[in-house]
Amino acid sequence: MSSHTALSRLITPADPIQGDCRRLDRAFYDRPAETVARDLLGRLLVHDTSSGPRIGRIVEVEAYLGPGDLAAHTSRGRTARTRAMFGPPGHVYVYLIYGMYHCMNVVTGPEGSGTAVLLRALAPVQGLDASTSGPGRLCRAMGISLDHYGIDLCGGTLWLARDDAPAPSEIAASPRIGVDYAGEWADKPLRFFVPDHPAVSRPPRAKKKG
DNA sequence: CGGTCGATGATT
DNA sequence: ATCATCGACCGC
Repeated sequence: MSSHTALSRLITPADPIQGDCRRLDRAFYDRPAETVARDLLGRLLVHDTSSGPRIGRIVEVEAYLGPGDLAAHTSRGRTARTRAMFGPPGHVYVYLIYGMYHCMNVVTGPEGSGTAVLLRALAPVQGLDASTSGPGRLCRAMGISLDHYGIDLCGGTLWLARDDAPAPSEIAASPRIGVDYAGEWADKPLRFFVPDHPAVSRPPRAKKKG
């Protein structure tokens, strides 16, 4: 029937749309957030929507390292909002920011670790009309909202996949964006991106060091 | 540099 | 239950 059935074949090898394209499994996510973050660059984010498939290639991410990381939402303990981020790996943690934008994270590490990777920018691959640079625009273009809170990326209509494209030849790192309140954690190089890629969101300004 | 509004944590 | 505060952002 719908595109759903056809696109579900992306979970199998030798997909016609993107070559050898396969859904990432639980083990991929069950690793430290920083490791997953780097490994996510170049992977595909796929959303099989009622209006057709939307696919983008990840070019910018940020790692959030759990309750000890003062920039992470889990640093203030378990709340209704952070329940999914404390949950098992391979699930989605979405939150609403500034009352208007959504941000999508993939939960990493063992259950209870409270670690995740924020998806910040995609290179459009298929079905994407609007900008996918920046976490809010990424979710808007991909059709991701709180409806996706807590869903499993290892089954269903939203997932991450590998294909036969080569991994990025180089990975750049910088401090994370918008976490100046996080003390020394604000300076840690936990933002990863493909250098000079046009879809990478440009940091507002280089941070001045005293 | 300010809009915009739900979630949060403190408080009743 | 209610309230004041504050954003893991965006567009000017």
